Amino acid sequence: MPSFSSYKNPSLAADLVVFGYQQGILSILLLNRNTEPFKDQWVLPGAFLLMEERLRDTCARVLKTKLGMDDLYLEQLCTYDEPNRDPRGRAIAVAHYALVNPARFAITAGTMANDVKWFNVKELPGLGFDHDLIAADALKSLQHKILHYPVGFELLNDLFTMPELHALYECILDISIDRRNFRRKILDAGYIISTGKKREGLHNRHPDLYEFNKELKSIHLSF
Amino acid sequence: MPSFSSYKNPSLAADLVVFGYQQGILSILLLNRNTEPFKDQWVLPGAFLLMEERLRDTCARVLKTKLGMDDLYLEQLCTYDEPNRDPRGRAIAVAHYALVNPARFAITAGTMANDVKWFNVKELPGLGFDHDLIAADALKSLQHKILHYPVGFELLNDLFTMPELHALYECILDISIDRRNFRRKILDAGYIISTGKKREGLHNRHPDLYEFNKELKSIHLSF
DNA sequence: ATAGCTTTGCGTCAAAATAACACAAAGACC
DNA sequence: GGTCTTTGTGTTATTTTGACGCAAAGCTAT
Repeated sequence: MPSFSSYKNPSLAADLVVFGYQQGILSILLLNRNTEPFKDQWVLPGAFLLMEERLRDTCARVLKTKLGMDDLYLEQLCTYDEPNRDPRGRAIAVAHYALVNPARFAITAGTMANDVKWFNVKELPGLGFDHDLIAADALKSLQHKILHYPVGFELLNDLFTMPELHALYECILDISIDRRNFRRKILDAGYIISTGKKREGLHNRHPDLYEFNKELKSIHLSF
Repeated sequence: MPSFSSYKNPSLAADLVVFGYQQGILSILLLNRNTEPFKDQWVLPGAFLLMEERLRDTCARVLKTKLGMDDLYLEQLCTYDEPNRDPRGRAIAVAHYALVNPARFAITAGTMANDVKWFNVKELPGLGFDHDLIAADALKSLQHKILHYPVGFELLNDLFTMPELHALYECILDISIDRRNFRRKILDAGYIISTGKKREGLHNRHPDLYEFNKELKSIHLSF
């Protein structure tokens, strides 16, 4: 069998929208570029695909080496192929998003220097390349995903309360949901399982602690 | 600004799942390969991206030159990057699907030779490369799409009847839907507009002719 | 301890959406 | 005209949804 003589091929990159949720805010992780182009502007983390890698390997490499994170939920999004999206030459990016509970990876001076920062998705700065577009598309994708697949637990602790899950959904979907109807739909869907425990040390009534139903493959929620 | 010295890059291809609907059957268009690898096996049409092209241009080129079709609805799907998916070397494919009303492009001996053929999606032969997987994913994507965006009209004539639309949905979703409830949901959604005309020359009662509401950007149907 | 406040869990009810089905009108065929 | 099939319209019971009432749990101040 002949091995095809490669055409001239564009560079292929994996770009990452890393979502984190803490203190009731949905954020994404951005890098400040220290080289041209877009020097001193914030961009999404990313890297070029190496010949022996799969795209998810490239993502894992970026997460590990640039951000000190591993073992994250990863989802592939669409491919950005506008010819002038990178002024250095033809580069095509396959976007991905990752979901991370920031509590798992403390921001240290070492790994998380001045050039790495969480930004509230509602207050993003103008990003370099076409990363504004990629970030906006990723958020839409996450909003859709969370209604049909049980991914919220990737952003929360293993044990969480109903009000915490409620706030997460309101935050990601950017809508307000009646807390009693939310409870009913989530429980009816079998989305989560009560552990019988309660969160201690809070003000007022102590909420029940739940864990996700890991047997669930897909759900259907509408708010 | 420095132009980046390209890494060694994998080949990048656009692979196409061309959906057509006729005689109540949803089909996809396959090519019979006349060279190794997978010689004499059926595969999806596709081509490598040229440096000056966008992916949709590559798709249009394949549709025009290999299949004699143009001006089709085109949607990008996900990217297939398994390292051994092409035995000739590292090749990454961005899958797309196209929707076509086969009535617009008659199958002629010239353009649609023995090596191009429509296959019922429910009776696909084993495909070369990882195209079984791509075709299956594309169908899932179409099933989802048709519930949320008005794309059915891409597969039908400009004027169509309620029973025709009903059969299309049953066929694509592979479920049976009560015809009276279907009518109510479609009309309530403002999905289609009655033209006042009727389809003539058929058996029994002549059904009303409708056209799609082109102002509609998205819909929400559940069956 | 008790009153007052906030948060959480549970329940109610009317409105809307859905599924299942009855029936009549239109048109073809005998 | 009678019969059959297909299409258009309507009805009803059930389920789902949205809006909200209320009491229990737990903290704080007196």
